[in-house]
Amino acid sequence: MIYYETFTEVVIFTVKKNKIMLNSYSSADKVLLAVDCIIFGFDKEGLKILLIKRDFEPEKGKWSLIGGFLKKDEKLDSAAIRILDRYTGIHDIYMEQLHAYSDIDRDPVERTISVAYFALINIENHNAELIQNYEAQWFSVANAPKLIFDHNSMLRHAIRRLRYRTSTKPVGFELLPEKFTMRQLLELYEAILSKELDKRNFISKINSLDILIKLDEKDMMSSRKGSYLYAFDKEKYDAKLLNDFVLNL
Amino acid sequence: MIYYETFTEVVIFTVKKNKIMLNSYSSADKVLLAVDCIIFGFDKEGLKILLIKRDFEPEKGKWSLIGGFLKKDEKLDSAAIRILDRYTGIHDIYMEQLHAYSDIDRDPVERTISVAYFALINIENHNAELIQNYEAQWFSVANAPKLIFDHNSMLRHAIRRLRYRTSTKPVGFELLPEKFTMRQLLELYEAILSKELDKRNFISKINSLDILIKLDEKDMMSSRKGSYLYAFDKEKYDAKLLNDFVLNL
DNA sequence: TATATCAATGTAGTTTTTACACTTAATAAA
DNA sequence: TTTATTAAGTGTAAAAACTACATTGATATA
Repeated sequence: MIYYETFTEVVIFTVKKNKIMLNSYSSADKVLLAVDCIIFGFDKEGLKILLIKRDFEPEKGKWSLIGGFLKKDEKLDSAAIRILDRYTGIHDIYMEQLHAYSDIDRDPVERTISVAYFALINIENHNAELIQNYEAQWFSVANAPKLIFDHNSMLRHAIRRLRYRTSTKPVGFELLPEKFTMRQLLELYEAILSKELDKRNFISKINSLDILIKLDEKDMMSSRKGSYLYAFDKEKYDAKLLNDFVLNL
Repeated sequence: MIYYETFTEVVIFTVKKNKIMLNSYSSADKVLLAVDCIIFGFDKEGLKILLIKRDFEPEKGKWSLIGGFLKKDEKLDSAAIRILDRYTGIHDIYMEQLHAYSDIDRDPVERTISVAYFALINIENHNAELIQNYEAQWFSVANAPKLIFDHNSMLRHAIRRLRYRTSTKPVGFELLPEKFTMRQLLELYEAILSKELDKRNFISKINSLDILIKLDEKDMMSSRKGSYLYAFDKEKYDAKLLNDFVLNL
């Protein structure tokens, strides 16, 4: 076993059959790596996030993002998927890495770096199981409670990213049921961007993307006349992505 | 010392004076956390990145981003600043966290998660010391060499982010000397976006931002007529940032 | 059958973006 | 000193995108 100080780091290596084998980066510190998920949902009341009540000290009883630790042989994306599944039973949804948070004392228990992910799920599809099986609860994004550690900061970043994503990806469709009305879509975008949008302009911009299928079916819940249901055309969207997607609302 | 399995994680805690003190998250794995820097520069030849030749196995002799390991009591931003300073002697420059890379075998020596940062520096200001004191070397972004590990992928992401940043921040000014001509600025943006821009439209868009100071001085190097030098007005820019910056080129 | 409610739809005015070419200033060469 | 050369500097018209805005249509309920 030989120590060798390079310009970069001290490394430990052995020589086997004339081949140098590095065994570790000896001088480097190892740290805990957490993954926290900002899970957005949408229903008729607006844009929501899913939180859990922390059940141990410190900060017991406070609201928290859903999180967990990265395992040794797991990549971050997989950890985020695993953690979300464990708390919600949900998988196969849109997730995106947000940012790594590393303030020294962000977690008072132990030095922990956290990589935040945000996810988009559709509440109606999952709500029943979620509330029954897990201690998670939906909160309106607009008046989210005080969260532990730096989770409020993560949430703010996630909202900013989500707003930006609306112009880049058809994120809206991730948050809605498979069939939805134009009004629902409009209200979703209004909730995300937290501004009012002109209905006619919105519809023509959405239509100009050419990624919606107008169904023959109507939703008769919302009005006497009934409003047509739409579905998202994944194929057209995938084709479109190649030439970049831009949507200015 | 008591073990307690919560819904989230196994934790270890002690009870002191009726207060529960958590000591660690026992079940979680610790990992090495690296920071890699994509350092962009610009000169008359175009957009460049700074690379170093790795001087130990594996991948000895291959080109690599500048990187290092996070220390125990250091946050990621600080590590990025430290590492950049160590390799280039440069500090006080624009840096931004890019993404965390965590493929299991991305570093064959040992499991390492890397958080990539990108930085913008102005070559002319720093080149001499940089080349003399360190083994770093500038490469044209357009034909960068094959890099170790997943560094090419980091570079691709960084370029994408840099392109987006042009519409959000006046990144250009970070890459130019204090005084610069409109032509230099134009060529920089052309290099970043890798597309041709119309000179007159570019100038009027830049001017409409109202963050440039036209100096009385001319650069006589580039032409017989000479071209006016400009400087970046940080104060106006800072004021402007409050109402969001948008620049569509 | 009258009324109330929300869905659906098009256009004109304004702003923004694009495409495009000639004149000017300074210097070097004749 | 005249002429030639080179890149700098400048404006406008056409096209495209965006905004603001109001009436009619379908149906359930009174």
